[in-house]
Amino acid sequence: MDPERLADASRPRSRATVLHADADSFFAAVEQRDKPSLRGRPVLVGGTGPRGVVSTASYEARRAGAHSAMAMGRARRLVPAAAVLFPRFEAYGAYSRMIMAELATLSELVEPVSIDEAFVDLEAGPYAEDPATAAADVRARIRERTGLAVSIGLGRTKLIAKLASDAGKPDGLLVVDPADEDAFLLPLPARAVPGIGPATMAALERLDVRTVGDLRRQPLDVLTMTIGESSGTNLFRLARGIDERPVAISGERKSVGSERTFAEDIFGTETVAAAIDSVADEALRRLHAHGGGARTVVAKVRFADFTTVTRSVTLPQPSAEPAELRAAAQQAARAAGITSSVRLLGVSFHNLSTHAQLTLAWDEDQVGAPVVVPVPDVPAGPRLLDEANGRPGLDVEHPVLGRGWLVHVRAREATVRFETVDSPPARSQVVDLDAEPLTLVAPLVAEMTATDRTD
DNA sequence: TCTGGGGTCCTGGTGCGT
DNA sequence: TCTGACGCACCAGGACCC
Repeated sequence: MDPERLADASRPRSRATVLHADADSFFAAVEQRDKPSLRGRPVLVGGTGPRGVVSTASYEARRAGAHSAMAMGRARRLVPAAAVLFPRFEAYGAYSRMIMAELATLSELVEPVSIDEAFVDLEAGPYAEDPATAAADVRARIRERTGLAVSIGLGRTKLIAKLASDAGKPDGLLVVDPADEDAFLLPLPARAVPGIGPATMAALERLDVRTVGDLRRQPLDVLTMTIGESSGTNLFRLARGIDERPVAISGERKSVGSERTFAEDIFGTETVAAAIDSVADEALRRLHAHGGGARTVVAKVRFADFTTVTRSVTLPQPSAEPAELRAAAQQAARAAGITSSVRLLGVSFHNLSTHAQLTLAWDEDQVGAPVVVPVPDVPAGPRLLDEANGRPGLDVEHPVLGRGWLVHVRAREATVRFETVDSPPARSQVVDLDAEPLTLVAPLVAEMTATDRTD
């Protein structure tokens, strides 16, 4: 890339050349795309167990009052007609890669924020002169390639671009010219500003702050005294439209982990120790996938009354050895002092290091090469569907009827809709698993991307 | 059926070496 | 030898985001 363009990209700019793209109700939209019978119907994606919460609600479900982070039980009562589906991250990842690939045609500077959201710096690409046309074109291409709606905001800063894409939802494109920035920004609710969550908003309400305009009227010292030095200074600047954060390709991961909320609270030293091992194994699998080791192991315990305690153990040097890390997780969990029922257990690894750093750490202090014992991955390949592994929404295949998705499975009877992304909507069919075994299969979308690349 | 799971960042407290 | 200031690492918890 032209170094002058790159340098320009980090300077305050006079044009709305920061683009923020955000897929609309992403998980639910992918499910409606892949499952024709769900199009136009309310869909809830999230935990389907007794303590599940909603990850994403389709717009049809939102109209009935359901939303993200709501207890799934409550969402079901609000929207009894909704299809409740277990998340299929493999499919979302495949769609996400297609969206990011289209965004990458606009500029070399693409910063993915999450699976369905990214910033693009158009100043670093060929479209700096006409950002609105570039945004409209990429939106159309994403729609054509994935069938998904993406809302796009354009602004002079990341803050404005993000707020603009939010304001444009659903399926919108909003350009906020620098001259119109205050007219756009000041009437917005303060809660819309990224970084203002429930706790900060409650503190700001005590200052009678409701809108960004109210926020701008607050003196710096009042904000820093109310919400702390860093957050106060940050909000003081954001309320004035000052946001110098550059669009940057994301850095290294800082931690990996896993946590599990139990369907019923667990109790007892041996039960808890076994559960810690199990959660630690999943965390180890992710650490192994990340590559390298960790020096700090954190155990997180949430008790039945929802109080949460974390305890950590820091090793003298980074380790990738499962036995050592598992033992550290057990030690940290014991330090949490579990004497009552446990609702959730988590294990995470921090102070991560690469294989190179690991080797260095061993070479310095020990003779001989490090012994890195790999954690076995979950067995790959097709698995036969049964009541234990069946989750509503997962992809299944029948030797004669072909591909479909699981509605539910009870004992040895599975209810399936045999439909795919480009088939007509299908009715539910009941399959006797003893007579006609079904296979759990990977989402078909992976094949769509392969096809996509060839044309 | 109240309250998931993956993360990042910040803050305040504490302990330690200089 | 003691003491205070300072910087730093570490720890635990909270807030926030998607």
